[in-house]
Amino acid sequence: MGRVSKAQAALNRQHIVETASRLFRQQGVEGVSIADIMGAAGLTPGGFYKHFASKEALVDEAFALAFQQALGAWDQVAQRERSGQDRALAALVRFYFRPRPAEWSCPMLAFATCDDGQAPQAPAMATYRQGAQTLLERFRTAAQKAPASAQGQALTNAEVDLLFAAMVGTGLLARSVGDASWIRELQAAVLAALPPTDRPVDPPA
Amino acid sequence: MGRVSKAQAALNRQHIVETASRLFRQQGVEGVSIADIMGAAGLTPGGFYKHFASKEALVDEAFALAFQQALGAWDQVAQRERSGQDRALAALVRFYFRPRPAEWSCPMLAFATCDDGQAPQAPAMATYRQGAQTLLERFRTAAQKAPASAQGQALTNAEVDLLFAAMVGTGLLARSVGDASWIRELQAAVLAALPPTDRPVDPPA
DNA sequence: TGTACATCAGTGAACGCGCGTTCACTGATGTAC
DNA sequence: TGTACATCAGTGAACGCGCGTTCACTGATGTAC
Repeated sequence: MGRVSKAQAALNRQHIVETASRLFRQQGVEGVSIADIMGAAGLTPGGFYKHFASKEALVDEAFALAFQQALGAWDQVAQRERSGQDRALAALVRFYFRPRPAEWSCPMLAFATCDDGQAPQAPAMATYRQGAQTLLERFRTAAQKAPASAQGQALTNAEVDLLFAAMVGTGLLARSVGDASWIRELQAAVLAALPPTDRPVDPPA
Repeated sequence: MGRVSKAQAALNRQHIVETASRLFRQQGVEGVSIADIMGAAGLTPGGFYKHFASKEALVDEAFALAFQQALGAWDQVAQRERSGQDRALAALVRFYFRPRPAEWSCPMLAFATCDDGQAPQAPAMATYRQGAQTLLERFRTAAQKAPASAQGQALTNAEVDLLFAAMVGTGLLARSVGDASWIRELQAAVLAALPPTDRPVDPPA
């Protein structure tokens, strides 16, 4: 209690954004109260407005962090595959399909139109647009890193975009439906659309 | 006021479900109150529980109706294209991408994981799973109606599934982002993946 | 370095407000005779 | 077919409740001297 050092306050603020980013992805923006967030961050609700002007402002920062984290994860996955192997795209798609707790689900899926009716021009929606576009651009970049490999022909721009859209669509349905057999069929169909060299070595488990 | 005929009561009930189905797609389940729905249906909030046990029960019926309407629209679009023309799939995709008010957006997109955190085993989620699976099956059926046409080779099952996933993914991003240039690029990429005979005659406007 | 004081991150109770739901009531509908 | 009465769809106010937000207060931090 009482005042806290500026360094500690900055850490607390960061912790609030990180906690909110996870809880929003897990339960939706409307499903999480400020008291929930502050409690999960080890604080009391009253202090919230020392850091943020409103819940909406936190939502925007939480969205931005989630997209930033997703982008970082994509880069890490794409670069873990050595450039000589031309498998960046396959690694990305397999990473995207790997089951994970809801709090780490893709922000393109978790934050899609949650605020649709209430605030079409909200800053959080602009953050979503920007974040989604950046993820698409990163996906395209990963595809260009594997241009014309040994036996596989390169993907056209349209084929890369098709792959991206199918990955997102499959992810959306998987998140809502869980693992049904037809979900696994969709995932297999996306993996099968990768160029031969880019396809995973082990069959999709 | 006062009692109303059984026929009128049944009409009112149906009207409540239809209204809720549209409002839920437009503003989300949490964004619409029972008073909103009853008011939009020309009734007062108190009468709601003469028809439904809870809001959750209405959500389930509204989801089911939305999926049923979507299925009906798909069938109508697919059959409007004469079977000899082998264009059912292209008509479906173009119909899916056609801009429409949020209240008529695809239930797979509008109802995805809205109830994620709060009720994973809710009946509405089972309705979602069932509805989405049925739409996929209908999409596959439309694809098989155009087997091996004049100059176009037939799509494999995996290619049909890829197309479905990409259509849904593009629809999701379009719904959240609006019409940005990269959204139109995704749409064009999906249309370009249709077999040549199935591709639209006029360039996608 | 010490002392005195202003600052402000964090506390916890309180505020309106809108939500889902309940309830006593109304009066036309449906039914029994 | 008429009459008397029970039924129940619809009304509108009220109920707890949890939400986002506010506020007086606390006390360690940061600063001025």
